[in-house]
Amino acid sequence: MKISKETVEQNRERVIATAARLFRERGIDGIGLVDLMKAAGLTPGGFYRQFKSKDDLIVQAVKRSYKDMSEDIAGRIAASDDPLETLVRHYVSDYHRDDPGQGCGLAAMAADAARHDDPELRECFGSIVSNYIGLLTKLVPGHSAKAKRSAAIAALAEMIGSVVLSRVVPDPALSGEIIDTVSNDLVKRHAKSSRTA
Amino acid sequence: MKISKETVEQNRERVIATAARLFRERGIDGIGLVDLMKAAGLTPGGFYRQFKSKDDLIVQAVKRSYKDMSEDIAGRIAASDDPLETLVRHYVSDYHRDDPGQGCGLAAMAADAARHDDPELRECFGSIVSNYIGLLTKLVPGHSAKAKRSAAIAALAEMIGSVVLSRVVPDPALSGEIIDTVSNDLVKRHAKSSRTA
DNA sequence: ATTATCTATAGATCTATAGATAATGC
DNA sequence: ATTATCTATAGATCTATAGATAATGC
Repeated sequence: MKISKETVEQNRERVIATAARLFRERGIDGIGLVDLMKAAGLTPGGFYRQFKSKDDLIVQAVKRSYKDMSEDIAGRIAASDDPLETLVRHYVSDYHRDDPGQGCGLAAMAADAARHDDPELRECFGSIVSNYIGLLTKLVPGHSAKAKRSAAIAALAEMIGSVVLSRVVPDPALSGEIIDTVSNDLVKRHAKSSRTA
Repeated sequence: MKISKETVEQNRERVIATAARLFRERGIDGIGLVDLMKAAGLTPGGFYRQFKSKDDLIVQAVKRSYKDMSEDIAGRIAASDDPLETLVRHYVSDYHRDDPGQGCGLAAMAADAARHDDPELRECFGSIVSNYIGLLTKLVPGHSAKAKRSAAIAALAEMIGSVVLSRVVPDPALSGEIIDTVSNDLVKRHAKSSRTA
């Protein structure tokens, strides 16, 4: 049953990609290793040759979630003449709400992760939050570096909160209202100075 | 082993109160019925005479969490001459961040609940979100009912997002910065008209 | 020969239930 | 007699591991 080194690496990548999707969809404790390996087309026994523990895989999957998300965002921003509006409309959207498996790991897993003691996982989330704040700080308008950073933190909280709320509310009208209201609020609040002038 | 009707009701109340705390602290799937009943001073076997299922208890516990939280908030608001600032400073605080077991059920359990299919639980969260929006709509300033409701939704998202983020970030400096920045931002943004005038 | 994945399983959970026990309340 | 809680356990999970298998790569 031995396979080529190339396939080994592909298998590992597939397990991480599958975990990144399933942890976001079902929660970190919502998918077991048996079902996860099955979803990746493997049997559970091979898991501990690929990863030290489930906690190890969680960290890999969280990093992968962030990598995929931030690369997607970077591409959209680069192609936009209003990066902040592009980011907000992409993040605070029906599509993002309805597809957590490909969405932001903070909105999908932060509440779970906050209850996990693994220091490596927590550090990982700390870095992700820092990076999002750094990205937003570059995009929001403001008179000083301090003001921009504050606006970035407020915007990040509002974005994540809106997605979390919109996902738990079962009434499509209210859920959609939250998405529309917050995306419009953020765009309006941080409108390009050219538009406010 | 039969006990008085009064004690039966006290036991049921204690199980709900214990669940309301432990579900918020450990997540809805983070505490089992055996440990939960033990924490309430009972044995697991009695559970299914008290509740139809774990899902049934979850709904009771979420309602209890909201009831306790909203009564606490109502008291603080009634005693304040700046209800919105009082609410924001109470909600977006180190104390709330560090004590999820007594805090807001949305910040603690919304991400979990969004993954549960139980319609009764989802409706319950829908009502809670509606109620929070209603409360904030009364407190925020605004020129129209529509503007106030939009401001309320934005504020709720920002409040919940800030608590979720502050809980997952391990660095106390960054976590504290999120709390301070968002509470100041919300207070400043929705300052009483007497203060902005 | 090495080793990645396989089958199979250990031991510890989980939700839920069955039947025994013993105090309440008619 | 009724019934709330008890002990005990069923059956299905979970994470993790042991040993077998078979294809790669020296």
